[in-house]
Amino acid sequence: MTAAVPSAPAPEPIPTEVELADALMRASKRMRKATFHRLAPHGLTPSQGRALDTLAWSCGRGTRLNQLAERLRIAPRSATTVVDALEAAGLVTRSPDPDDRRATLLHLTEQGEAAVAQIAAVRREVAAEYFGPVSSAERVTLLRLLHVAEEAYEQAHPHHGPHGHPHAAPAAGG
Amino acid sequence: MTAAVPSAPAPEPIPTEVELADALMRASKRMRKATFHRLAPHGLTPSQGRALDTLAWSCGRGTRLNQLAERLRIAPRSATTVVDALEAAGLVTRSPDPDDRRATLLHLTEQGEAAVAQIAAVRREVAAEYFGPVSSAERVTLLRLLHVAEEAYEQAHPHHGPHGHPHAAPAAGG
DNA sequence: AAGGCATAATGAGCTTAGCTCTCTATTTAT
DNA sequence: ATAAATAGAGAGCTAAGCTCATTATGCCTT
Repeated sequence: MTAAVPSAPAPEPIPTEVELADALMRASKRMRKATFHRLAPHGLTPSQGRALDTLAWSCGRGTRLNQLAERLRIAPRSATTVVDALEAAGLVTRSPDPDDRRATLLHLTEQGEAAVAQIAAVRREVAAEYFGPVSSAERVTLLRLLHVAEEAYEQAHPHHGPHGHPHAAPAAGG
Repeated sequence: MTAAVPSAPAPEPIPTEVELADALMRASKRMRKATFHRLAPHGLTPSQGRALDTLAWSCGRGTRLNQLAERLRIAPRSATTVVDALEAAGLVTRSPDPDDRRATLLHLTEQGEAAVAQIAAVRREVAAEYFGPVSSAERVTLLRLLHVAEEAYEQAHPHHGPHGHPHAAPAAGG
């Protein structure tokens, strides 16, 4: 299926990896920007939105700041900052974890849950503007491809924590 | 959710637009990060790398800062900052445009051209780690899908300049 | 039980990458 | 000639992330 396909009317020139990367990053940047602008009227940043969203799908017992950071793939310290803003806005509360007094549990407030709904709407809106005209079959393909790429990347990199260690942990064979 | 599909061997659950957006943004962020770390030893940031790269493919007569900004899809002022760094690093030079004394023309220095080669290598490296295992056919598909999405977005938005005007230009029908 | 290391969160401070608003030269159009 | 537009840059801001150091706990070993 690769090589030249004589019957094909459009001999697609087989994009390089870099072209794919560029297209992907361009798309991403635009979506980020769009999200930013649409979230702004709600007094939220995309980062806060993501955090809120993450908190929403496991708020039964509360989420550790720790876990939040891990899920957002950011450093714990960065999560602290995000949560600070969210708390200041009255969207989440911090409470001490009874099981581990070092930890704080994060909970959505009622306002927070309301915000989550709004954020979800915005994200759906933006995503729909991008992927609306992509058919169901294509969506499946696209997501699969993205997953393939992601896994490839993760295999190429032995998982270098959220801190961004580029080439750490040389010894200590696991 | 979604109805059961008894006949399908792999009942792919048809990803939502938001899932696609998330996957895409996650991938993008990681590539950006990887690029950042790999460019750092060269004393460059991804942003500078992109600028350098852009300058490379039209340095015959020099590029206006103006145009650079447009191609990078950033505000002219932002381009100024990037170019400042590049100039300080001795990778580009600013020279007055003889045709328009307001404008400055940017040129790559020899060092700059050398850097471009290195940057290209890094970008290829990172992109390859992501898209290496994606077959040629899939690449074509992926890029096409990305283009579809991008065009959809551009149609949804009447092109709101590099300044990020979210909902500007109401009148003045084209 | 006490000491020492690991872990959770945070304080302080930095970087990247973008933005706006304002200002000065200049060009262009009236 | 003067008014408006344009190119670039100065000043200053935001968002989102990072590291390093610090504090309070928890846990494990002696």
